Amino acid sequence: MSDLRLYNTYTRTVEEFHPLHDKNVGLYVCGPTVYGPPHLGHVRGPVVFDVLRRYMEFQGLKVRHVRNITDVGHLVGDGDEGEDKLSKQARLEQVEPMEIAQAYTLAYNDMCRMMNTLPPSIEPRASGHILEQIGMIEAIINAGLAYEANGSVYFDVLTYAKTHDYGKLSGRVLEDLIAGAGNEARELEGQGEKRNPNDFALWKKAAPEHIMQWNSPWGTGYPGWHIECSAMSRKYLGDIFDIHGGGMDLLFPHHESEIAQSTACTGHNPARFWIHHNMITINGQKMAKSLNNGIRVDELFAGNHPLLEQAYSPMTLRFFILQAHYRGTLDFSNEALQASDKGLQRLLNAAAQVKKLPVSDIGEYAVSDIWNNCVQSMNEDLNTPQVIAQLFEAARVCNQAADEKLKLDRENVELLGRLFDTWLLGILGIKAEEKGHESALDGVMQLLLTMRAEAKTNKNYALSDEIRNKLTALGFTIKDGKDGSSWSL
RNA sequence: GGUCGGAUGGCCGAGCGGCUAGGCACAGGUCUGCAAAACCUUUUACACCGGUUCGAAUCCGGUUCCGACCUCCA
Repeated sequence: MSDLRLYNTYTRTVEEFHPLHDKNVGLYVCGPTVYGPPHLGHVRGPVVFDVLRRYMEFQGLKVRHVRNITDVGHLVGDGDEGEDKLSKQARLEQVEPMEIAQAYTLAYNDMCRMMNTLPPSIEPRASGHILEQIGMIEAIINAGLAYEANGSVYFDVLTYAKTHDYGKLSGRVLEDLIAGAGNEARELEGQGEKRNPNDFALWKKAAPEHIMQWNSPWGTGYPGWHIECSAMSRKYLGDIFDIHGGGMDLLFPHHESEIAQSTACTGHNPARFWIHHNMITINGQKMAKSLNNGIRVDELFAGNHPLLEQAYSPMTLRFFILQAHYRGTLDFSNEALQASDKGLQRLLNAAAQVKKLPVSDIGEYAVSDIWNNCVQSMNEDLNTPQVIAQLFEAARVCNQAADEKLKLDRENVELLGRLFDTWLLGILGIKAEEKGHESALDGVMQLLLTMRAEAKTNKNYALSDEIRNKLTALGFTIKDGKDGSSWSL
């Protein structure tokens, strides 16, 4: 099996991936800040990194997958000093901050389960790792790269930049940041305690009325946003681990700061590979509160949003996401979703049919070619769209064989079956949608189909058509074959 | 304003120097009492202007649009 190559944002090149420790892979992915219900934009990351993980496991690697829950420290950036997102939401909903965190953590995990992503090996939360964060902040202070000011602690970016390349990951030049537009305005907002506007908070002093606060060597307060990931990834994956992932929006300042923090503390960039997925747009526009085009996942699954013409299933969404390469933006529209829905159905039908294929003595097609192409495509920076194209080729082969227009020998029929199991279900993580009360429903349907068959035998086509049309109107698909009729939803 | 990344046929989306993915939609055909499904066939491309090259959607330059990020802000 050839080697996996991945695009590394840090070096801006595609590099061969080899685990640091034998067959064990450490994968850290930035999880959500749990202050609101999951929306469409939250889905892509879990799906993309789930496929990466599944593929690595398919190749015999063992993956320790860590995904954090940010339940403290992420501030709302609107003027003043900024307020913690969870605290703000708690105030709005008049509940404890941890109730907010709990409710939306559950909602996020529900979403992940519906999307059929494998649960992370470890799911640490920021509020449960205050000690580790304080420890790391102390180490950074001892290294001379952070300073205390009025009960808060800030990372000293300018000093750090004298010996390190601050900005390499996000492609930013410090001088530009200093001279960047908007700094004048921001400086007016009372950032006096920072030595430099580019310094970022490691620890924030909490006002007495602040509802989330912990004791620290610098008084009561709460950790900054970036330090949690540095502390938790280090605790569970070590000073250096294989892959750190997240959305492209986290490139700066979040991941840039993580690198600075870890380097200040351990002397190393914590991750060998930095992998970032792109964003989802809607009808060509980005999702934004101001555009009022944000769609929550529950709205998508229920179909009750003004922009939605119908409900879409979690697997349709998963398939839709994987039909695009993870580093490109993905445009969401009803037309595109409907296309994915039908395409996926086609693959699933073929996959279900493969077990009933006639076996011939002659093999007119080598399924192994398809398999090898799948491997090649995945190895080239997870090119799932190409894998899917290969699966459609497999579906065509399958359908042709079913129609006896193409002969497959036993070996190839079996390989075709394994192809769908391994690639569609295993690596792409598509599961056939479960339908409730399947057997009872099937009984009713068989009854109706028998009645319709009788009507047809009696040449009562008016009745047989009526049965079919009304079933069609209810969403059923009736297929008339040589050996009788079958149905699907 | 700064820094990156994009512009591919009706829609979504691969490809990144010659062999022009794939899905959906459309059209024709096979099958069928009629449909559906399936299969076969087929039409629409590479934002614009220059250049490099025997040859460019793919490389270079310019133009126009679009997006992300630019500090405590998914």
